Amino acid sequence: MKEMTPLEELRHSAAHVLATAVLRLFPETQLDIGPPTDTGFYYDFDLDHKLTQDDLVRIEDEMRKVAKENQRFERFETSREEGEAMIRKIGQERYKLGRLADIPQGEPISFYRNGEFVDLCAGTHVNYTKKLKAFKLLSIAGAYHRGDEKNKQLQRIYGTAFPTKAELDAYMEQLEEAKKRDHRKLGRELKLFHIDEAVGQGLVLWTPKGSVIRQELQDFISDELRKQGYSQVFTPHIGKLGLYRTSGHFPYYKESQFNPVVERDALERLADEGCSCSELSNHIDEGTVDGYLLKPMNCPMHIKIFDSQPRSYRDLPVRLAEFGTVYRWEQSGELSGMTRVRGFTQDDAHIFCMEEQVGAEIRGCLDLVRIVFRTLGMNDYRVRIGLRDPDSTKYTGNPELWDKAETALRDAASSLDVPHTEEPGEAAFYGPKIDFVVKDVIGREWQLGTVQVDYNLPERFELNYVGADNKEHRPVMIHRAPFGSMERFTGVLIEHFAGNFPVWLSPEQVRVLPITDDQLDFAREIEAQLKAANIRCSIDSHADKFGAKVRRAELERIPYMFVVGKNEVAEGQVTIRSRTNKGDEGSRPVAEAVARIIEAIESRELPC
RNA sequence: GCCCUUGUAGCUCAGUCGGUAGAGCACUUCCUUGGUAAGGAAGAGGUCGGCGGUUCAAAUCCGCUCGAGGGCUCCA
Repeated sequence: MKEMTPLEELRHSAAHVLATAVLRLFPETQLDIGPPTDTGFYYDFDLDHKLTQDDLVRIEDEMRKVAKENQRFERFETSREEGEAMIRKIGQERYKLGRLADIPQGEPISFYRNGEFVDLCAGTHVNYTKKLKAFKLLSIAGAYHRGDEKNKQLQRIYGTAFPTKAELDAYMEQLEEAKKRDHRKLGRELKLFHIDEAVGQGLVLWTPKGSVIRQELQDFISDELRKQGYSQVFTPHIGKLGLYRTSGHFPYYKESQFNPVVERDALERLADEGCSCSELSNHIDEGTVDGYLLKPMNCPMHIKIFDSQPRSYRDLPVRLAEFGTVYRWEQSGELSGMTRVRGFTQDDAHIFCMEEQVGAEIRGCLDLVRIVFRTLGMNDYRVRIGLRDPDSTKYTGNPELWDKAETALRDAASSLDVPHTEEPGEAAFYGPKIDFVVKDVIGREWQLGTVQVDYNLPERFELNYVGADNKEHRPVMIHRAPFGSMERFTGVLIEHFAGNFPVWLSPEQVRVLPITDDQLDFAREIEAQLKAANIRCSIDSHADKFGAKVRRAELERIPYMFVVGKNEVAEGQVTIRSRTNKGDEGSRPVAEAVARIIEAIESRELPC
């Protein structure tokens, strides 16, 4: 059993005190487990009473009593039989016997006792409950026993604990701050996107301001793609079911897709025959009725473009790129703002290459992802190599090809100078992948950029090219998306910048602020000059005091304000106020001010 | 999909024991022309998420349903 850090020990002890309190208030409760987490702790309980917010308060009060009683945490070890007897004695058979059975033979079986409470537990703990000075219960959630949805759902209480009150307060403060940069809140306040229930859950409407950001990002990535020899393609949003049968997306991932669209003639014929819904479903599964699928992935379409003409080894690599919109039936409980949606646009591309080109191509993809991340100042990410889970049957293709692909990815990843972890079970169904993972404001991890090596789909679609030996060979495919999806990436970006986008991405780059209406004409001249230089700008002509105009521009996170009063008009100058350096920056000729903005845009200057 | 919480104006929220809606900000108009984060006044805006029930009477009580939030499961 690995050692716990002092903080984990404290939080784990808090979990035991939580269970102690719950058992005092609800003696019939059956306990499952209560580990520490990155940010606190939880304990899973099985009890008929539905825990409420009021209960949480009562439980927390009881926990304080337990802490005050200053109970000692005592460890004792038992044999397997004695352990079983102890669990029966304390009446916790329902889950604890199973947890006991999980402990491998030869490992010690230990219990911890504090006051009247005894729990099967590897430890470790603080010595006395009095050490718990700063803790707080946060929420109640449902959680399946052993994380399996076939098992009973237990009631989980989340809480957090710190060595001191000050640290707990600081953490709570930090949670409040994080809420302020939540992309769902900022997205509404800054009018970047809208999700409307009349349109549908998880379907994002990009408003004009959000669309500017997306367009700038797409232009940026398109420039990089041109440099790296990609070709742009466009493909439709739907394709025949048969295509996705060949690829394997349907029916293996049927549950994660929108239902197929059945052809009108077929539907009418079946209706005449009195076909039931379940029969129709069977027809679709068996392929005796055809239909169309909203595309869950772009690759089959790109494969068909590759396969639309004979290919020579001299043509390879063929790199096909598309901002391709895909649709997936995510479970309703999983949808979240822009980060988990049902329709999204990937900055997708597929590279078809020879086996000996795979390494170089993967490195090219990884470079691209890193250019994107560096340009946006996103340094807080981790790299995950997703390998297949040897015990799962969800993967297609033969093991030798998988081994080759996994080796190729590992080699490429180790040539990166960033730390990475290998995680079995994180592969795509057709191949292993390298993912770039970032955290959102509430600590949830999201996969953004991804590079995947695929030996399977070329096999399933029987792709070929003619080699130098004049024989047919099978290409290898690489799937990659440096942003992942425009929706998720933009959502994460909103939180990353807290709405303070770099000038090149800002929906409005300059706001011209006349001090009084007398300067409106001059302001219009400046606006014209800015527009001529392709700078996004507007004039604030509200009948407000100047301070109110500044406030409005600040709240809208506009990076630069050009202030014009009667002095500026007389001199033909503007006074700049920047978002990062608030206050008067002095006045300068208009042309110079415009040049400064252009420089900030072209250098893709990051906000400090 | 499951558990818990939640749904009143564009936004943030108030609305006691059931008696058919209120504030601030934003918006419109008028006054004000003010030098770096809120000048003043007036006005407009809601079938209280939807459907059904109980009641003389429902934002308020009950049922169902839709959406949102936090988890769990899932994420090709």
